[in-house]
Amino acid sequence: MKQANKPHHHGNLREALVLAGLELIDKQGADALTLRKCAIKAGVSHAAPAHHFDGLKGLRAAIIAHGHDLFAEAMREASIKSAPSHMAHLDAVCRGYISFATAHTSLFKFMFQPHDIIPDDLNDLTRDVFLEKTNASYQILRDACAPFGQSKITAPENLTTDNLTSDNLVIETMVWSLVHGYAMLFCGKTRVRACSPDFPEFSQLLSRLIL
Amino acid sequence: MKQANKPHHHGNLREALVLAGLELIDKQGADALTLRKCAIKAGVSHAAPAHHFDGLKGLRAAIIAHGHDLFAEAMREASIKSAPSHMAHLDAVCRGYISFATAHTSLFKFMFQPHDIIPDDLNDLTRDVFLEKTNASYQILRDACAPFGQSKITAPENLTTDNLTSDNLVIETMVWSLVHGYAMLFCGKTRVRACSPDFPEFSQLLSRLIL
DNA sequence: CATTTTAAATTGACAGTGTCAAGTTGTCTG
DNA sequence: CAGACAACTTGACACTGTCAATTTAAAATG
Repeated sequence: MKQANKPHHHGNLREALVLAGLELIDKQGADALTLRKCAIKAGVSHAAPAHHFDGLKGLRAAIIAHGHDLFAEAMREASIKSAPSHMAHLDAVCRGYISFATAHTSLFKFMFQPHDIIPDDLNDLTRDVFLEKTNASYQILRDACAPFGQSKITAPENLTTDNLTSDNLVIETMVWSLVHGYAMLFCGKTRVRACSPDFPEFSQLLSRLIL
Repeated sequence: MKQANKPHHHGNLREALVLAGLELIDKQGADALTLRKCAIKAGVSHAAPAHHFDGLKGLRAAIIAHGHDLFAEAMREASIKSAPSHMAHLDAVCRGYISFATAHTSLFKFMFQPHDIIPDDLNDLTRDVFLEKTNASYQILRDACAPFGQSKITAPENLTTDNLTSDNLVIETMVWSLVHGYAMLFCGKTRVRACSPDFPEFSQLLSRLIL
């Protein structure tokens, strides 16, 4: 079985390949992500990456999972600095969302590109990490939205598995759509309108929602 | 010069290639879009498409432009059936936005994927059509948002080139972000939460905005 | 410690891709 | 009719993902 000590030739090739891929995406754009280029960067043969990740889609999934780690970190970091009010907290999380998309535009767009990744096609390790990391970052936003649902009388969690009223679902869908659309449309440098001096900050948009 | 009559061998290869590309995206997914497959579908040699569009990015730009035609049509069609109020009109345009994304998921995602298309790199015809069509479909949404800006005292258009108050900019940015994020996140079949029975319709979200 | 077994990684090949340079063919102009 | 020019073809190239077969190293077994 795979132990914690150096398992084989390379040591920890999985991580090396993911890091190589992240660097490629960041410095040369998403199109530069290639199994063979990652292999060269990690100093292994051209077919080694496919062996670890069951093909290109597996590598992409692993990179996206790692990206969600950074993404979640950006949101957490912004939120711990926020004022204690619920609104300030949600605003901070969204600013973390936006600032990640701005600082790591290539990676952000890569993460939310349609990759047709079907979890069932991934190998066990890759799938587990992928699902865990993606859910974890989404959960941060959901938690920040939760206080804005219709105030239930603190019922014991016997409603849904997520202890959500349907109003919660509306709120988080609205906030997520808004922040994600804003990030996708305006955080790339291509769209000129976002460079206008009076282009609205996201906080301005958020404050206009009925929460 | 290129006249309206049959210019050369094929007749109208540009359109044939774009149509072939649209069909590939629709039936086999965005990854199946290939210069060579389009060439085969159109019955020409493998290098003919690159000659017309200056490479793959040119073909993509032309397909995106054509996609925006269909996209704009979907929004227009929904809007003409709407009730006469401003709110009903905006809601209808957004429903057109969403229904296009739902009906043509592959194409929609392809259109809004980051393709790193730099208009200056396109040839004249492709660039002109690309800019015209993309702006045209955005304009439909902007027009539907316009009535919700702070009511200026009908000043003669001496403020900005677009005759927009900064409040207009906030409104349309908010609506566009919201509808785009919703479409991107939930109109693909991959995301399970959108299948929940009480998952909110977009109209429900729109009605929560302060307009 | 020696042997077997298993996982990790390599090698070589293949079809498919975008792109480029050069050549060919059809059409229009003067 | 002749030349010019655009549309298209041909052939080649480097690069890609994937696969089967093989080698190598680590671990398990005795």
